[in-house]
Amino acid sequence: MYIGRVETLTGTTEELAAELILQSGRLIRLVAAQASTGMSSTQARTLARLEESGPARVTDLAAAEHVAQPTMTALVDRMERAGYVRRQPHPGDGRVVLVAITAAGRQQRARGRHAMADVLAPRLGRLSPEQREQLRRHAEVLADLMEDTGN
Amino acid sequence: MYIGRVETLTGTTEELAAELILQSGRLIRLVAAQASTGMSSTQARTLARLEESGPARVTDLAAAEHVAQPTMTALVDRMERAGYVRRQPHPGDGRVVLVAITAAGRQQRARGRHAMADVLAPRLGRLSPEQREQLRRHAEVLADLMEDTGN
DNA sequence: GCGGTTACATAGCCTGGCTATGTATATTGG
DNA sequence: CCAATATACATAGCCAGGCTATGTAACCGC
Repeated sequence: MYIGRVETLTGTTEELAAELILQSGRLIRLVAAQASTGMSSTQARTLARLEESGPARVTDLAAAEHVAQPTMTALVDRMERAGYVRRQPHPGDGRVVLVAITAAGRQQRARGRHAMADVLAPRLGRLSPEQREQLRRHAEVLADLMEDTGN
Repeated sequence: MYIGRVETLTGTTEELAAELILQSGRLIRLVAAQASTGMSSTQARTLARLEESGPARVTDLAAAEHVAQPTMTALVDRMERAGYVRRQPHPGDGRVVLVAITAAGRQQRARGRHAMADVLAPRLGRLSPEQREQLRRHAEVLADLMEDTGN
């Protein structure tokens, strides 16, 4: 017996996942291409984390941002050269480096946010107020989705 | 006179844009790190476009995916070597190369979708049904947001 | 049919990923 | 208390994916 079933674009979980990733990827690529943030996407996220959560070790940053440890070391190198972060010793464990955001790093983060918003603003303006309101809620759901799982 | 105003995480347009981009970036990075799709994010989007919309010229693909033309040429090179696309002449304009997806390309795209869904499935499972429904809507709003503007 | 334009390819560079490995500091077991 | 092991970060070396500048072949317009 045939069971009727609504098939939307994101009807199955696989379709939902694929469509979310596809469109999110387009968004990220658009911003990377058009916003002159002066830093990479991962740099921006790492700066955001450092500002929100305070100093962190390289290994923890790498895990949180889903990159390998040497990748984070190199990222911190570049950000340190740019003056956005500084390395400081860990009191009591000489192996550990604590990475902290600097005043220049906070400014850079703010600049990046402006640049990104400038790219999206005209597109957001084309949406209906209802759609913008949805996006606000969706951003929060996305944050839940991306919450650390300790995997 | 002071006008009371609700300040949520995404209260202003800039905050909305920044938060959307931050979380979308995390999503993309997570998938890149954990899904063995065997291709890059831009390759996946290009394959998707070729399957959905049919053969396209290199220049048009580059514009649609927000990369420079030489970047798309190199991407097509790699995908052609992998057997996912083929280059074919344009009837009537000898300068143009039409890029078309192959059967192997369609299979690869399907494999990629599975791999990405496998990464997200456990996280989606942790959300409430209402939140999953919101994400479905989100994917559609995002699609509107990302619509080609001919900018 | 020559001059400009367009479409793609090539060359050369940099960043951002990765794995494998090195080095210094902690930690632990005997 | 010291040797062995484990941990934290750095270094080295690779490749993909982005960019600009430039080359080459085909088209178009006068």
